[in-house]
Amino acid sequence: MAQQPDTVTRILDTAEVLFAERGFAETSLRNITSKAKVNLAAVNYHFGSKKSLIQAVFARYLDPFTVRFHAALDELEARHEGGVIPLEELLETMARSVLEVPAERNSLKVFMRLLGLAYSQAQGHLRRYIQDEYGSVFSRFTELVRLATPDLPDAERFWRLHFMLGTVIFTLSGLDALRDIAEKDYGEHVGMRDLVRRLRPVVVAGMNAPLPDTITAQREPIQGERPQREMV
Amino acid sequence: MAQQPDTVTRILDTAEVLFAERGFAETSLRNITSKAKVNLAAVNYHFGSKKSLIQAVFARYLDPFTVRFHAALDELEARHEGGVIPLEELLETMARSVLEVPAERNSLKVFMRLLGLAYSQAQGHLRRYIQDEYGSVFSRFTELVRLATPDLPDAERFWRLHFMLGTVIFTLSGLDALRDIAEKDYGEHVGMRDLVRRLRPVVVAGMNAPLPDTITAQREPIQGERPQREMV
DNA sequence: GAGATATTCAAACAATTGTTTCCAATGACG
DNA sequence: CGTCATTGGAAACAATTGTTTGAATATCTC
Repeated sequence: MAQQPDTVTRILDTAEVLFAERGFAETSLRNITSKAKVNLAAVNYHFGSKKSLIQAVFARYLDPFTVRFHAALDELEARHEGGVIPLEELLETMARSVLEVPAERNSLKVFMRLLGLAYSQAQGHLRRYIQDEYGSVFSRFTELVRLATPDLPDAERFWRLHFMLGTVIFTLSGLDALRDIAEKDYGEHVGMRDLVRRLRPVVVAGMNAPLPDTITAQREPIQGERPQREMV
Repeated sequence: MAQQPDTVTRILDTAEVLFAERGFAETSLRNITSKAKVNLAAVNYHFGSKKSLIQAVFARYLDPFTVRFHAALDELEARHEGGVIPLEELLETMARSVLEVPAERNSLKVFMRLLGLAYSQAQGHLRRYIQDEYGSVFSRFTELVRLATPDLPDAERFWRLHFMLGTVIFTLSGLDALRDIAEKDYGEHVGMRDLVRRLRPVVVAGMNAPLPDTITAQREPIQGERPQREMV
């Protein structure tokens, strides 16, 4: 029996790879089931629908991540005994948690790519699902970041966190394409770990950047909210 | 009565909005043609295929952008008479060029979202198309950045440019969703112009961040704390 | 004007999609 | 052994996809 993984596992393993390579809409159930050597109906039988399969793929990463991250934050808070946790330690902890989860399956690349897809798929169910299911961990983290950066206005911190999120997700999710260019032009082979090392000082510097000029006198007329023209 | 725009224009106008909202694969030609009040066959007649339509949507933004950006760089180089152009001016010029293009059509949001989709759509024709068609402008820009940051190793600069690209594209392409949260939590209405103002110091600080620790897993995070070490 | 070209239109095309159906195989339990 | 619920498999389902067709109409050229 242990010769081959469970049918459910085989589906998930194959689906996450194909999703990461081609996106959700571009990956058909027949693509998945044929490559996983399972029957087509198995997906609907085990998961109910393609949507649920996608969510299951995410849950398999995010569930372990949240427990691990919560534990890491617990330990971090205990170590500082209610004191303020430095920003660098917070970022370091988050990075370590993210890196640890898929380590056993050697698929950090897949994980980041999935996150990137989830975010770019702004319209859909996925974003809501992730927000509802895993938003609390993020809230806890941002609250700690708030304590660590008391001089930063709330709104500014909010945006900078998302700037940094963009830096990481964008780069790591597009790693394959970028790596080809980098390797060709600079002869340097970059691994995921190497990229994370390069990211750290940039992220820290971005968070600690000086505040923007407060020349807010200029009201912006551009980018109004009304639709550009009624397409009758 | 103002006569309706050209069929081709109506298709492009509708297609770019729908693509930006739902992605390429999730937007059918029937979605586009019905909303644009155009016959279904019109797309294949005027553009040949859906792929070509997608490329045409991009070309309508990128063509004006490249000529404008080239002109801006020409002017910038002339002003410095062969001398080195400071990094901040380069970034400023790029930002201004990006902002100017869709200004007349009130659709910077759409433009950024399309760019984000193009990048997340790792597989395929779009990335190659953009690279082949508009890679030269980017090369010229990066070369100028190289001259502006002589102390940065080539590979490091390459990655940092993409880090910053991620920051901008990720944030601006997901602006709608983020803005809702920001407005609810901080009561602050953020416009595109406002975001760009916030982005600038972060991007500059990220580019000027201290170099990462050299290889071999060192646990010495002291270096990153003070971010504003100038490299130029 | 007539003729040629360009565009629009409704309909059909073939291919692919996610999902469901029905039946055989399996294995647990009395 | 017999019964029953669970699971796997091939085929069919209904819906949607991008694309093509051929005739009708508009637009332009001489």
